Amino acid sequence: MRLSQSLIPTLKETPAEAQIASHRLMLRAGLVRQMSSGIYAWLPAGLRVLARIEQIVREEQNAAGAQELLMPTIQSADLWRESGRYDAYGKEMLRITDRHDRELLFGPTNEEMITAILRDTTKSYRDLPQIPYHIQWKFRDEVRPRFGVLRGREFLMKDAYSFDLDYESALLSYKKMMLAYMRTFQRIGITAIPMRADTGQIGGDLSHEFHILAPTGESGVFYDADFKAGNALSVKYDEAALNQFYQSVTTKYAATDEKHDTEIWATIPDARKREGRGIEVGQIFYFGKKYSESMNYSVIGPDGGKIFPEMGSYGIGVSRLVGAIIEAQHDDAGIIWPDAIAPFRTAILNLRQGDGACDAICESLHAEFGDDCLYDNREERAGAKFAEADLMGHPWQIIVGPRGAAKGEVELKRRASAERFELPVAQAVAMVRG
RNA sequence: CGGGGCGUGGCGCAGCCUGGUAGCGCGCUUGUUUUGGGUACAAGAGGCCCCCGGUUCGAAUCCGGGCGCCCCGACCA
Repeated sequence: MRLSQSLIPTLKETPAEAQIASHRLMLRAGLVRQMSSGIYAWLPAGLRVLARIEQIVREEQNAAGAQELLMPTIQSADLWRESGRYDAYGKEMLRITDRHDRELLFGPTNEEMITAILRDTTKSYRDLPQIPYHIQWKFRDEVRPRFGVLRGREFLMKDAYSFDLDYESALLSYKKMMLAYMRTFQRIGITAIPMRADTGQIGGDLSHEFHILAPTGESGVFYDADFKAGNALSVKYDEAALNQFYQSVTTKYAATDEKHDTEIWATIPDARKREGRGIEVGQIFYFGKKYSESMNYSVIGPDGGKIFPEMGSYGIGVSRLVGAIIEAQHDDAGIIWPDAIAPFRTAILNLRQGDGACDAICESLHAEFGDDCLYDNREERAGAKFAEADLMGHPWQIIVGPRGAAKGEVELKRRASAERFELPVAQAVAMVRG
């Protein structure tokens, strides 16, 4: 992509409404534009990031045995009356009336709908377990949207739902999602710590929230420095490995301030105590038969009796992740994208547009990397190009200036470490390809 | 939902108190200049001053109502 022809409206100055770094940088780097309070348009560069995160999430859900489908954004009020949540949900639910005065709503979540679908389509114990999921826009009419996409009203979420015949099996589904989430965050290139979201009854409801550490996070978090995410990508989806992995990521103390237990906290050596702020980017939840029973969803068991499935739900805030990652990974100059989700892996900076050697090298690099690079071919000063590349946060910058171009060399800059290498073109290409 | 603030070219703001028909910086267009960290000069384009109503000879400015947006708090993927 040539920057001169792109729709990436970067800003030199910060819009007044943006208070925190990620919001400021998302606007300045031309990723999003606000269309209404808590509602954003995703511009080309922002959409690319969103799509990359979405794809990693999708691949890891599939790897865990979950199956993708797509449910609508608009739902019927009647469906929600079955579970009793239509009245219980309150003003956060955006209620809509159609031309026939039918009551509809813009879905804030999909437990009712997925339960209705499974109720219609699975009749026998042989049809379970199932973990359907979708990646779809949700709407929650937040009282006070803020922090850009971190607390929007409209947001993109991956939500999965597990249906199992018994508790043991449901717990296994829960552990599969735990692994899928840790693999997902690892591939994205961030550290997210699973934190107990329920202090409660042993054997009862079970839930973990996944937090990215960032000073501007909305939740206070407490955790044991001994927590190790480990290499989730090497863990297999068999029962023994899942149990071991689950054990390894959930035994060390980690809790948000809401669930903080000062008694347990006191037993941890001071040197290992860590307090900070976190941004919640995911949550997994086991809730048993709450919906299968209230919505009368059962399958026939081997003995001919009814089995009400044990359920769980599993969310990842895909659009929120974009903001959360920036919040965790930026500096004064701009965004520092992890390689896996950067809108463009490489930027080509032509410092002397119109110079024969510079133009030729840039054109060949552009052809080499194709869609995965952004070629700054504008008639701008070097300084402007450096500043914009740093702002946009491309993992690699290939700087092509007349000094090196004459020798067939370019300068390669790594955004994260600010390391610079002066290399022949072919070596620079090899290094970027890694 | 309580408390506070703001709405003036694309962005950041001044002007409002003390009414006289809009200004600055950045950005944009054209030309010259500069050429490794947001260059300098010149000439331009671009504004229903959030909306509606009122006061007045005259309203961005004063008054009333509405809408929108932001911040702090309580609530949430």
